[in-house]
Amino acid sequence: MAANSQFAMAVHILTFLAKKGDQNLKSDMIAQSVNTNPVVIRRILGQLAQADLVASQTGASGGTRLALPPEKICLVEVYKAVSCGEVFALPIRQANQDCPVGRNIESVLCNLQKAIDRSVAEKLGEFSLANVLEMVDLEDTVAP
Amino acid sequence: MAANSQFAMAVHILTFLAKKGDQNLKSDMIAQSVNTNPVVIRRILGQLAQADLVASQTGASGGTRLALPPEKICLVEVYKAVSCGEVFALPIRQANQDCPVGRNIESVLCNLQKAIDRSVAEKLGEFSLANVLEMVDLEDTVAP
DNA sequence: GTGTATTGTAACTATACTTGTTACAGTTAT
DNA sequence: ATAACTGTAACAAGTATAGTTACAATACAC
Repeated sequence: MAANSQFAMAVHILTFLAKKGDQNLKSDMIAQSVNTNPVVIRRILGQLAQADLVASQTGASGGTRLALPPEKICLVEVYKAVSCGEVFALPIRQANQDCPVGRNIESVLCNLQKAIDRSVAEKLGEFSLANVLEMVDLEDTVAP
Repeated sequence: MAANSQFAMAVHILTFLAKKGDQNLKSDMIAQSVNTNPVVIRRILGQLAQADLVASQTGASGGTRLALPPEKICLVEVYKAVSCGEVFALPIRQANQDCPVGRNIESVLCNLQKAIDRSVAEKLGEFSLANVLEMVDLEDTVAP
């Protein structure tokens, strides 16, 4: 399938919201920065709103803003908000339960999966949205 | 898409090979343990062979065996052998280059992606195939 | 040498997920 | 009232995976 880029888009969206500060931004404006359709943006904003990372307002002069200051928004939360969150998948079909390997490999793989997911979460935990904003601004000053 | 389970299948396959020791195993037998088609197994074995983790022989009484002892096979190598290897994808469409955020977010996300991938690789580096085999055997002894 | 078993690989199908798009009901400022 | 938004459903298009069939190439066994 097309690879899932929702986390990347979510970070882009949040960075954009952080940069523009305390105003209701329209999905249309955000879509222009991300270069996609406003509905795609609103879908991701919906997930971020459920995680209480952003707040939206309907109606005229509505829009979306951050629900927390950028320092308080951690990339783990963003990742959890948009992703199903497994680095590798387990096979759909059940392995052969009459085989000593097939019978037991699944739980071992499942534990391994959890260990990997934890280490991804830990690494993402090191970054806040404020950090991302800093990095973006830095890129802009040193750009070619 | 169907989520990519090649890494999980690869670990299963290698564990099976390790368990059966120094003999040429047919893709047919392995397929029975994994509960899939032999061609699916051969496709994965092909990738593992390219990474020099297994060795195959064509012809009658051919098959596949480990190219290294289980202690020397690390799960990072397996992951690299079968996976394209990114935890999250970057958007396909290029962001708006006229926007300060769109112009710079891509390289920031790309660096973040690399950091995450490194931490996954580090965690996988902690496990060898021998470890997996131990865990599978342990599961079998304490099974309900 | 002939026959048989097995890998390697191409080609195709079915399925499923993601993105993009249109459409529209519901909501709120002015 | 009107206009400008969000939220969301529905659908199309693109693409990746897994499964399957088929077959050429290869190597052992006799």
